[in-house]
Amino acid sequence: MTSDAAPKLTFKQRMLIAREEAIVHAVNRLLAEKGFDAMTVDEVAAQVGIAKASLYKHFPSKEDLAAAAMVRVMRRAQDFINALPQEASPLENLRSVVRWVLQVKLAGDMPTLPSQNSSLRSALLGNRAYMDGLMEISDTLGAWIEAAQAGGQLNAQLPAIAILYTFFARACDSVVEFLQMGELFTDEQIVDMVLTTCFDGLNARQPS
Amino acid sequence: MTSDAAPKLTFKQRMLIAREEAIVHAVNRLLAEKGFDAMTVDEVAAQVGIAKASLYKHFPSKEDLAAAAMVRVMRRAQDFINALPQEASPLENLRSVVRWVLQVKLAGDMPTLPSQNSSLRSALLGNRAYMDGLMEISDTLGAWIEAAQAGGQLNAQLPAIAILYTFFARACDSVVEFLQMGELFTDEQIVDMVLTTCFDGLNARQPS
DNA sequence: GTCTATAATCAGATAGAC
DNA sequence: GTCTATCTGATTATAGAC
Repeated sequence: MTSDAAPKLTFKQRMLIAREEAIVHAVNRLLAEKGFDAMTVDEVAAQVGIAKASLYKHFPSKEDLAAAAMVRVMRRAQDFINALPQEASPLENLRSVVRWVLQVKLAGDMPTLPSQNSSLRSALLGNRAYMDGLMEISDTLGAWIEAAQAGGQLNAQLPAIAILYTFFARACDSVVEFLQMGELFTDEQIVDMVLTTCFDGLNARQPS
Repeated sequence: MTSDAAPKLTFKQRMLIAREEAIVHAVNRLLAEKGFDAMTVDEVAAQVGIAKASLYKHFPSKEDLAAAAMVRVMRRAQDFINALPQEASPLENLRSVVRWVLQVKLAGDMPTLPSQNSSLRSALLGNRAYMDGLMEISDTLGAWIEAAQAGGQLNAQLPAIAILYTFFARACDSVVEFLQMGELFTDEQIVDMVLTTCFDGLNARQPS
C-alpha cells in the first residue's frame, strides 16, 4: 500500500536517518520503561549521545518524539502483519497479532502513552504519520474481526469496534505488568494466560 | 473485621476529619480526571479552598495524597462488598464487584495511578492503610475466585492470581475510556460489553 | 547540525508570622 | 492549623557561536 519510492540517498542523508532512528529507538525504550511523563528530553539526549539542542533540530517537541516512537512500533506491527502466512484464517491472524503485542510488551519494547494527557493527545491527533499508521492497522484488524464474526469464530453480538479496542488495549494491559512483577511465571506462560483470558474469557469452558 | 471503636469526637476533631475528607475527595476526582502526574498540589488546594501549605499539614507529600484516595476507593469497594446479598454465589459476587468497578470508572470516580512511577510505588508499599485495604480486598476476591474455580464456574486452568489481576485491571481498562470517548454507546452498554468480554471472552459461544 | 549555556516556567515542598 | 511568600530543583525549550 505504502509506495516506497526507490531511495537514492547521499551519505549525509543516510547519516541523518540513522541518527533519527537512534533517537526514536531511545525514546521507544524510555517510553516502555518509564512512560511519557517520567521520560525527560535530557535523558533521551544522553542515551543517544548528542546535545539536547540537537534533538530539537530533529523533533520540535517532546510530544513529537513520542509520536515518532508510536509510529515506529506501528510500522513494526505492519511488518509483522505483512509476514503472516497467506493461508491463515482471520481469527488465527488476530491471535498472532495479539500474541506479538504481548511479546513486545513483555520484552520491554512497547511504548505506552498516558491516555489522559491532553497536549500529547492533540499532538498525536495532528500527526499525519501517526494517524495514518493507526488507521491502516485499524483497517486491517477491523476487516479480520468482521470476517471472523461473519464466519462464526468471534462473538458477533459485540460491536467490531469494541473488539478492536480490546485488542489495542492489550498493548497497555496492566495484567501483564502485574504478572511479570510477581516473577511466578515465564513470559510464555503470561502470554498464554492473557491470550486465553482475552479470547476464551474467565468462565469455565462448557464441557463439549 | 475492622474494629471501629465507638467514636467520641470533639467538634474540632470532626472539623478536621471533614476537611481531610474534602481533601481526599478532591484528590479522588482529580486523579480520576487527569491522573497522578497531571494533577498538581496547587489544584488540589484550590479545589478544597485552602492554602497549599495547609494541605501539607495533613498529608506529607503528593504521594500520600494519592495513597489516601486509593484507600478511600478501596473502602468504598469494601462497603459495596459488605452490602452484597448473602445468598449470592461467588461468581455472582465477582460479577457484581466488576460491574461496580466499571460503573465507578464510567462515572469518572475511579482514581488511577501510573503503574510505572517508582516514587509513588514505594510510597504505596510503605503505606499501612493502603496495603491493608489492598490485602483485605484481595483476600475476599481471592476466596471467591477459588470457590468459583472449585465449583466449575471459573476456568480452573488459570492461576487464581491471574484472575484476580484481571479483575483489578478493569479499574484502569483503556477499553472503557476508548468506548466512552466514541460516544456511540451508553454507559450501561459499555458495562455489559466489558463484562461479556471479561467473563465470556471474544470467541463466539459454542452452540449448546 | 552540533554544541555550550541559558532562558523561562512550573511544581513540590517549606519558612515563619499569626 | 492556616495563611502568604518563598525556596529549590527539575524540565522544556531556545539563543547564538562554530
